Amino acid sequence: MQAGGGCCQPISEAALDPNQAAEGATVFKALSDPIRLRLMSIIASANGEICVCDLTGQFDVSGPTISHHLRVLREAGLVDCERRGTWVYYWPVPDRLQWVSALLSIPEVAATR
Amino acid sequence: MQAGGGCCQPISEAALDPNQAAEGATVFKALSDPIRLRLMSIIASANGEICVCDLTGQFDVSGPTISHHLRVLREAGLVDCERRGTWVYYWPVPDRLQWVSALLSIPEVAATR
DNA sequence: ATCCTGTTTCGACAGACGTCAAGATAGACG
DNA sequence: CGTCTATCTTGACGTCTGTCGAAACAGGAT
Repeated sequence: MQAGGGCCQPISEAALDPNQAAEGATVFKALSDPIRLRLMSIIASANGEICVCDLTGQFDVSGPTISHHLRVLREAGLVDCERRGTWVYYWPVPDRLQWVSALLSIPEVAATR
Repeated sequence: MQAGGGCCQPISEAALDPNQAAEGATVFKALSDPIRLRLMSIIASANGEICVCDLTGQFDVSGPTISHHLRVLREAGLVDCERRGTWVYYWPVPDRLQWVSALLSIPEVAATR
């Protein structure tokens, strides 16, 4: 998929062009809501995958709202899901997480100069 | 662990509590706009600091809009600034960048399981 | 087939956000 | 002092976003 593709230079090494910035911004936007960030962390720290039914109970908002937030995370490429029988399971997309993390990382050379 | 401070566990290791999620979300929100993310990358990749006058020319929006975006980055703790004579200079706050990056990082143990 | 539970989509509304024009502030230079 | 340039603040406007209730959909159970 690569949208932003595989590896990348951290922003402390090279400025982003408008296209890269737009792509990165959509991912950060997906993480910019407290409920979504918490959803993301619960999914990422789950062992492999987690059922939606185990997510809704942990928040004070309605089911449709959780579903909406999950969709935003999905469209940002941060999670993926599958329906199995009655339940829907979500899991993290490590490549995507790592890509964003790398974007913000500070190489040692830069950190010490 | 302080709000921005120091070290933190990546979300792939432990789910965030609502307070941590709120704090992280504000930083991600600051990075969720293409112009702000590009501003951040220009400032982060500058050698030390950069003058506002060198930023405004690179964008198609008005001066006040750039100023507004810079304020958002500043209030998120991602950059800091100082006026020296006629010009205002901005520089990145590496600790803050590294904190967000660490939040999203995936430890090798987790990446391979 | 009919019901029931879990999940997503739809429609609507309040509040937040990005943008600009116009005015305000800070400092340099006469 | 007054004026000029660079930057920030204010106020207003249209758009986007988070939220909900209601309705639609998927699949298991009866």
